[in-house]
Amino acid sequence: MHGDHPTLEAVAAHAGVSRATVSRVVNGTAGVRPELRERVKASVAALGYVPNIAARNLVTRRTGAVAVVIAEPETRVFADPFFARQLRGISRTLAAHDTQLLLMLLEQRADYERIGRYLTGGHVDGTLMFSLHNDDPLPAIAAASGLPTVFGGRPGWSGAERQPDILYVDTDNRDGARQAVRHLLERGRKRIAVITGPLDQTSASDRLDGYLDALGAEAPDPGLHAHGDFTVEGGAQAMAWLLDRSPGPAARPDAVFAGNDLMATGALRTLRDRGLRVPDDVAVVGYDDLEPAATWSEPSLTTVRQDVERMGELMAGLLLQRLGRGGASEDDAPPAPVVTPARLVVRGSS
Amino acid sequence: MHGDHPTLEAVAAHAGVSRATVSRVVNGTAGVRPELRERVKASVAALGYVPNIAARNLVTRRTGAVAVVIAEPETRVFADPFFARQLRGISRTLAAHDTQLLLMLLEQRADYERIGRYLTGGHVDGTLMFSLHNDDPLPAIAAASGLPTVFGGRPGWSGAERQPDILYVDTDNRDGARQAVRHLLERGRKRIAVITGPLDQTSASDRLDGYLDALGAEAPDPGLHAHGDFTVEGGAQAMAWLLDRSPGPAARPDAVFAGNDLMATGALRTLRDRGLRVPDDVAVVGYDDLEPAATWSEPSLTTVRQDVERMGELMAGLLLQRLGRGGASEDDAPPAPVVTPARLVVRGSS
DNA sequence: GCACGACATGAGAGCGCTCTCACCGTCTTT
DNA sequence: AAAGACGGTGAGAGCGCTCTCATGTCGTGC
Repeated sequence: MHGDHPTLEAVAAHAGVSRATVSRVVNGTAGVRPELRERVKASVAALGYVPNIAARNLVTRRTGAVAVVIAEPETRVFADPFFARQLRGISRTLAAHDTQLLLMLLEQRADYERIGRYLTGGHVDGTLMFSLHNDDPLPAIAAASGLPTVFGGRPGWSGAERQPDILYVDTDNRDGARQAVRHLLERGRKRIAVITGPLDQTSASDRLDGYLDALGAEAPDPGLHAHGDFTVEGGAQAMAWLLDRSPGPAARPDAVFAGNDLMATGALRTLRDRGLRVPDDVAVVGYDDLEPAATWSEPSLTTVRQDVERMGELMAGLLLQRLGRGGASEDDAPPAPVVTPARLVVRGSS
Repeated sequence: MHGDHPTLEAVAAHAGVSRATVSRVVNGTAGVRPELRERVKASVAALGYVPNIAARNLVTRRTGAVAVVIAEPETRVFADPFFARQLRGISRTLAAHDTQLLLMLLEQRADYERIGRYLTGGHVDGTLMFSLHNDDPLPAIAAASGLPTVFGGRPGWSGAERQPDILYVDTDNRDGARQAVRHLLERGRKRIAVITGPLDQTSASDRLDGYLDALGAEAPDPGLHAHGDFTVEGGAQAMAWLLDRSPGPAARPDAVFAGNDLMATGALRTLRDRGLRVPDDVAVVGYDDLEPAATWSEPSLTTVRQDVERMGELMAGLLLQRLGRGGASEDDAPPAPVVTPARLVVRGSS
């Protein structure tokens, strides 16, 4: 298939040293005379030697690979470059530490079982998981595998319970929502509605909490509280529901905070269909700063941005740290969950 | 790290047979008495045995893994779920054949070198590559690695030249473009402009060719031929250029075929800014059927759809076939490039 | 009834690497 | 000047698996 692969042995012979010495040089272990080290390096280059990872893994019991598990990719991966960006951050960080990225996309129930077996089989050193729902079996699978795991987004409590030292990277959804709603208050909006995502996802419930935080003591009118499902269509319907519930213009919400940009896009559509002007009649704020939704829309969307790529980097970093390959800060504080800041981006819709 | 991993040896002892027999059972090799086979299987289950792939790979010289290499992901991966969908198709097919998916995203020049070394190192059995530009070094790297490779999209000739039996999966861009432009002709449009993508990508040049095909003998006015870069901004500028070049309403194009939906979105924006109505004044057709661009836009976009997920499946299938793990059609025709059909989707913009 | 082939099983070598441990030469210490 | 300490190097034992080959055990044909 592929050409001749020189072995350690061959390099050793070429350099006139032992296998052990070549191994030390290749792995950067200290304790080889500089002179010898150079000679070995020259031989490695001359022969085009590349270590056989299978052999290495066999003895070290490490694979140098981590699995990235993404559950139910149909849900978000499509209209949303979220995972793609996160993957970029992850890929970059892992590559910098010579760690391979094994991608596993779970689509069906049967896939979960496969993954469980795979992880337990010790084919990877750790996992990065994106589990979207609170009742997702992924945290349990991760726990059962015994592999160090970092989650993208704070997992629901059912998983957290079993794994007290659970590691995750999340964005500060609550604060982001707070910023969004405060912004609407500052703009003088009085009746601020919310369109939530599925509340069995922490991102959705945290954003709702932030909305409630900002509104403070004033118990919000339940008529201003609509449920969506993080899709455009769901946002459109939720907006329609909100408008239908208000008898007259006075009761109508003068602002809407949507749990994500997709739903905000749907809300914009409904408002346009009903002949309402944005932001004059109703201000709209989204969440995610999803390029297609936020900047291509008319008007462009005020929304909350999170540094998704950075979150990917942090996830990988956290995992590498736990694997003991964390770079400089080896003996620093033990790895802990990270929450990254969110930032309001004001555009035309508010 | 993870619990006890029973070895083949342990299973053999438990079942009272030799290592070789257990190996045969585990790998489904013929020639074991059914009775023994069952006994071994029971022991495997009882001990929770999972083969150590490192050890297996070491002797078989196969890794059971395939690298998916995506070059310059910043370009498209962001606003475009293209790769995410293709990955889904790939992942599904590979999983069905117990093959792992190693994802490598290339961002910098240095990454290419890293990948080259990695592939040459024999860490994977084959590669799936997405190389976007004709002068991309990826085909050369693939050739140098000697690994079976399947490309996503037809690579430019410079790579194809060196590898005569090159394998790829592409969509029929030329025919898709032909359909789009014929549709505009059928709608009675007379001055049909084109906004091309970067012509060093076969997808862009093929689409231009399709446009020219449909227009036939009538040499198109060079003033109707604008260059874009597959981005929204580029499309907006190209549209502006087209409008600026036409002295009066009579000379103005009455239709635009954009090389992708992103550019079509940009074109829509420019038309709106100039006070032109779509499709009344100018009809617009895009390409890709990118959900955010095509269905969320106002008006929704007539565009050309390709089954991206299916393309991913086909790519993986082709590679597995070449690796001799192709399922049923082992001894059928040798694997060959596949071109999948494109289909016009008519919506509001034309 | 005996040679032979077909089939099932086990013994054992070895894949390429890491890592422990023994060795050796050089330097310090008493 | 002898004894120890120490850093550099090599020898060799495996890691868990597959696969070839030898061995054993039948069934078949003459």
